[in-house]
Amino acid sequence: MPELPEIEILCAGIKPYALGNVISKCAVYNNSLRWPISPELIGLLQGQTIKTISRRGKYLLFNCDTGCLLIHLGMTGTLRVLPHFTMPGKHDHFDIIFNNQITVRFNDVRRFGSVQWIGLNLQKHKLLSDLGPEPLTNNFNGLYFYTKSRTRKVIVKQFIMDHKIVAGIGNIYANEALFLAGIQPKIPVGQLSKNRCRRLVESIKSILSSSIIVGGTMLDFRDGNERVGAFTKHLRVYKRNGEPCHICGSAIKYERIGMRSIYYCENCQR
DNA sequence: AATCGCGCCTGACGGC
DNA sequence: TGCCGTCAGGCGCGAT
Repeated sequence: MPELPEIEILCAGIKPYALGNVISKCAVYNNSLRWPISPELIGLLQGQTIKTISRRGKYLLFNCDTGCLLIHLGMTGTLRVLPHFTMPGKHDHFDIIFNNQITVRFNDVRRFGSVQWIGLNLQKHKLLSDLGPEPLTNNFNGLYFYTKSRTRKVIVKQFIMDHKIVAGIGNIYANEALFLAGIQPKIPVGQLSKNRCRRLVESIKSILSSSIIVGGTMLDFRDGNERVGAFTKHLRVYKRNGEPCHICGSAIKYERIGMRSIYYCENCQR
């Protein structure tokens, strides 16, 4: 599933193809997503110039003069750059076609993704206003984490996946960051010491930035052919249940907690 | 305010 | 071979 590093890579990768380009038209092939694609979207986008492209959490933002196209890839969404128009296939939902023929195509098998037009006042938008700090900025730091977590009883794994606390941490990187920090995922977050909070924040930053550097876990869309990203071979616990821990050799544990899978080493994470 | 768990959705996979 | 149940999970939302 696309997580923050994947969106960051997508954001950077799509810029050369979209930035400054004028949208000549849009096409909706299947409007059924998390929220139906608004019929007004086509008219709103036509003639717009992509001024900037940015990321907030796992959201991708195409910023134009009169508003912003907000895209979320959900579980299975992809955005592909096509050098020119081709016939849409299964699960293709939406195209942005630029005046130089470049087409950006949104495909989503499970339809948890979303595509919507939001106004200029981005901070006021419901989906963005409650998001916590970006994990790779200084606003997300040990003291912030410590302060926010004091009164909370949720387990640390759920806490770091709460987008109101910090934006864009999904299941893969939550598991990996906790392993790197040596913290047992089921500890109530309010019980973590200041030092452990600091360590976890640093682990989150480290995991995310190294994944961005090697190209993400899941996708490399840049040539239009999806590949397994290089970060997959860096995974220490995720989907490694039963396999030996890279540090101590004991079997990686798997549990389902709160409708989520957790992977951890009982010996290295306490 | 915080927490819990549902529902959305398709495809892969395993058992019979 | 085919059918059916289970799992995968982001995240908004309603219930408690």
